[in-house]
Amino acid sequence: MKIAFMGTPEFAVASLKRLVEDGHEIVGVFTQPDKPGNRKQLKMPAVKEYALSKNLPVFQPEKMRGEEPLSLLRSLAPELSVVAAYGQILPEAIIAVPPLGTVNIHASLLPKYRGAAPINRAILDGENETGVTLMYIASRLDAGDMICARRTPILPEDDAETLFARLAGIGAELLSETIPAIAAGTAPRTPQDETRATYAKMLSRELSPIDWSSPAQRVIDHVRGLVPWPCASMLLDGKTVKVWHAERGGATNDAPGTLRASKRGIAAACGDGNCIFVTELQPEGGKRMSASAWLNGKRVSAGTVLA
RNA sequence: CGCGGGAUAGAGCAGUUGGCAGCUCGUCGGGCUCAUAACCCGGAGGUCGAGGGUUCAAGUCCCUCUCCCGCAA
Repeated sequence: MKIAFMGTPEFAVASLKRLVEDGHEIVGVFTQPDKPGNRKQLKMPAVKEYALSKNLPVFQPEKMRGEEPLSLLRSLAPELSVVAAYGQILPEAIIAVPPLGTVNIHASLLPKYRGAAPINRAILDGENETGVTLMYIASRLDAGDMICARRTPILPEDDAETLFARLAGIGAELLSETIPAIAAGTAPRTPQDETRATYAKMLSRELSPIDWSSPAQRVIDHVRGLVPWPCASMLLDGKTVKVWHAERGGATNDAPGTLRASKRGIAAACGDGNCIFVTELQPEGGKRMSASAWLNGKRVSAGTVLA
């Protein structure tokens, strides 16, 4: 089948890859323009990198609105458009181009967690289940009719990175399995229950600081929900320290925010009388490292209290 | 020319006004212990990121370069 693909980050690559492996003809890959990455260098989206490696035609319009992208897409004559974390709202005209429609792979169980950061938000909220929904695109954000969905548990040891990877795989699978029905016109269309819709707002750096008055589990969810960006953080000696990984500890009498060095990592007291062990962190200007390595150089005096 | 931090033993760091290169962990050997991720004693391990300059003497001061990281998402 002739398919146009629109996607940008790593999450979308699994689906594009699957389409290629299934033998579909990818008539065009639309992805966001290269953005400044670290220190001046332009960084290309993960999807572009993959597309180039397969010699697929790549297009990076600034906007999908306007005549130019529209006539471009028409000239490619896709039968179906597949969207996965593209990063732009698509105009009606673009959505209407392929005769079989425009479908979207969204990393949540819609109508919950519509929007930009469904995976992270699900973890932050302490959910124990999420999934992927395949849907037809409507003009309103993630509000289109659903075709099918697949659930997966959020395991205690999951963080946003592992969950991203798993959901990307599930999304690719779901897409691959459902395309025949879409082609045959037998794919179901289930409207979303608007009354149960929730939104997953985009992440920002302001979310980083850890609130030590929260219960231990909530702090853990905060840490694992924000990797690899913006990451949970704590302020130590006036310096921001990113927390990459933390584990549950036992009860403590220390006041919330109190730190102690220990074999398992840096024990930090939380608001509910329990503590967590920070096991992996990254100091300002430094590399990501294990807590034990960090403790070798910067000794934390027992009882340091964080804000 | 976007702003800033960094590169010193396998890892993480310290190194004052230039004057014998150090600390913690790990590692190796020995000891102690019913036992240990514990404790004690001892050892190995460094072209101080690269190149040039100043100096009797440079990890340290000056110039150039490379690489890493954070912010700007």
